[in-house]
Amino acid sequence: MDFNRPAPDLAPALIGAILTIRGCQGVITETEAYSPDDPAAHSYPGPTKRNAAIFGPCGHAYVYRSYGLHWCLSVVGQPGHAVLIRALEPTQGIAEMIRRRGTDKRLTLGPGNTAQALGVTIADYGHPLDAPDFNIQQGPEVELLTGPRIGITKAADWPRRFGLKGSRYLSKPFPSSV
DNA sequence: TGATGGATCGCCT
DNA sequence: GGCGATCCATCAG
Repeated sequence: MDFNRPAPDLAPALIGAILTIRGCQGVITETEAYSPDDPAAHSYPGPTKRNAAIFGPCGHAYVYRSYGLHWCLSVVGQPGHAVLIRALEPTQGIAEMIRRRGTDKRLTLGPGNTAQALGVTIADYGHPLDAPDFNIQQGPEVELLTGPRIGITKAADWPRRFGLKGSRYLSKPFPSSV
C-alpha cells in the first residue's frame, strides 16, 4: 500500500483494505478524505500540537477526540493529508470488539465506534501502520461508492466520502448507491 | 486566562 | 427524528 499520496487518492484506495489492530481485523468499508486545502480538515490551519501527526510520515495513525467523547482513527497520507476510517466489516477478534463496545449493535459503523471496537486511543497517536499487529494491507480491487461527507459543517458537500459498493457495513447509505 | 465549538453516538419520543 | 453528553485545542481579550 502506497500511503504517500493526496487524501482524495488514498481514501478510495483504502476501501477493501485489511486493517489489523492487535488481533482485531476488518475490511475497510468506508472512508473520508481530508486534504490541507479543505476548510473542514484538521490540517487546514497548518501544523499544531494536536494535528502534528498529519504532517508527519505517511502511513501513520492520526488519532483525535471528537465531541469530547469519542476517539477517531485516521491514516496519514502526504504531509497535511489524512483519511478518516469511518466503518469496517469485522473479520477477526469480533468477540473482543463486542466486549470493548459493550454491544454488538453498530459494532464498527461510524468513526467513533470503529476506534472503540479496535481499542484505538490517543495512546496510538502517530504509530506507524506497518507492524505485524498494527497495519493496513492492500485488499482486492473493489467497486466504490462516492458521496458527500457526514457530520461536518464546512465543505460537507465535497464528494470525498467513499464506500464499498454493496457492503452492509456502512455507517449510512450513500445517496448515489444505485 | 476564559470561552467556544467540533471529522459523533445513543437514548429519548 | 431530535437532543444531550463531555473535553481539549484553539482563538479572543
